[in-house]
Amino acid sequence: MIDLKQIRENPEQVQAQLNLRGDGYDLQPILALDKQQRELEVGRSQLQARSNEIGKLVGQKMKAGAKPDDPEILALKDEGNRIKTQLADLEPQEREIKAKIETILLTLPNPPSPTTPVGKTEDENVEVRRWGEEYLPTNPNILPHYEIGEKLGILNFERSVKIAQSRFVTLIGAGAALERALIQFMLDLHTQAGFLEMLPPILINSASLTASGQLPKFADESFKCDRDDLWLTPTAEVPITSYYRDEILSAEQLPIYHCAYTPCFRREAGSYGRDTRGLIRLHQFNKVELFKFVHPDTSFDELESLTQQAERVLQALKLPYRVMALCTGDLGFASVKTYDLEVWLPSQGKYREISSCSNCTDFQARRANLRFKEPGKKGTQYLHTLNGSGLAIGRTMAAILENYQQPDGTVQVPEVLQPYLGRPVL
RNA sequence: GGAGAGGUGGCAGAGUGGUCGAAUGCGCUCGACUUGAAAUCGAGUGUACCGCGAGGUACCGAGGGUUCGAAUCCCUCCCUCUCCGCCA
Repeated sequence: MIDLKQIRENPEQVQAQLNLRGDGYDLQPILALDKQQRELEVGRSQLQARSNEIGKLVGQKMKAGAKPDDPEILALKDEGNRIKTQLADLEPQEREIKAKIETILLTLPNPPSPTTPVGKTEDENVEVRRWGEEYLPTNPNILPHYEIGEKLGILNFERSVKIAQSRFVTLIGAGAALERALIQFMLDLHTQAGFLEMLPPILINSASLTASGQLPKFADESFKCDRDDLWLTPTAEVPITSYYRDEILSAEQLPIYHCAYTPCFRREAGSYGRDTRGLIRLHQFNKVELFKFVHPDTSFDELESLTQQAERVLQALKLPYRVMALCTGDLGFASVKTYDLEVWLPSQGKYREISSCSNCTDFQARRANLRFKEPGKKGTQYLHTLNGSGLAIGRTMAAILENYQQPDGTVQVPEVLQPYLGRPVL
């Protein structure tokens, strides 16, 4: 959520930043409502002050022995009643305007950082660096991961339709073991780097989804449990953010680093034609997530190191990738700056997103009412949150099945995974 | 699913209509004492919004009602805990 004060004080600047994301963001309505609200508030609080005064006066006089039907008391009661009528008129007006402001605020995205490249679509994302070109496979006849996977009998899409729907997969034998090995390997790597592991609930309530930005605008993207105020989590980012929701942390606790494995569930509404085959776009997938709660002064440095931490997974697996700085038009709702890691997928002849690392500054913290206090300093501040995949497991498996494919139709197991899997070849 | 208890400040815990934003204890901050620390003593210590400021307003789970006045009374909802049943 954008700070309303920020909008009030620098409307042109905020508007210009939002325009970099695309058209359709107009601050005029919210500015007008804010002005109205503040005018109403002045009048209302003056009336309330008088009402409080009357309450106290009556109390004092009664205690001093005045009778309930004393003319003075009756006059005060009468004035109190008149104020009550006026307030009954003003209060709903103000409440309604406040609710409108809140509704609009919740649908405005985080204004991009000046360091985010300007652009309209993903075509204008900027490549920052590339790694591992020496590991690009030389085998000319690489099968798509879903074909080699089905050949090896380690995954099955067709039967998964019977269990659920399209866009679901069942992993079998070495496939299931590889998924598990990847999760274990990634968590080990991150916990060794100081990220404290969590295993949060994956059914989450609306307040949690609102805090991290999925609600109210992106309700269509998540699965909802009809009878309860519970949703299937689209990413561990959501439960981790809300783990500390409505808390005031102390500055010494920062930074807090967490990692978490969770299944993730996404409806993928509006992407019907895309990636219909394989492990790339499923309704349910596994992911190891990285998350940081940090002091505002450090969040951009923390984004660099967070991205590097995600890169370490690809480096350890010797999978070629590139780092892309997302442009303003492609940026996620809550983020001011995002690096995507894209892994090489030989069957498609291109790099595909496997991790997204974002600095959400105070945007989620404000929605989550998540603050910290610096000793000696007055008041509280919103902290900054960052999240990144470290990594999406299914897409990692796809990359391994393709990049490690051998001419004889087997797939080598990356060296670092062999101890986890107990075999060198699939 | 059945029965009961309860939601108050960083925490514990009083408060059942009036000067209560809220006793007391713990914690924390500053000061005194001490070579230093502990102990002790003294002072302070919620958040948000409006206002240049003085100051004002709101908040005792949420919403509504009664009243001149509600943490306190009434209604609705939410959540937590305990016991029983069922269950991985």
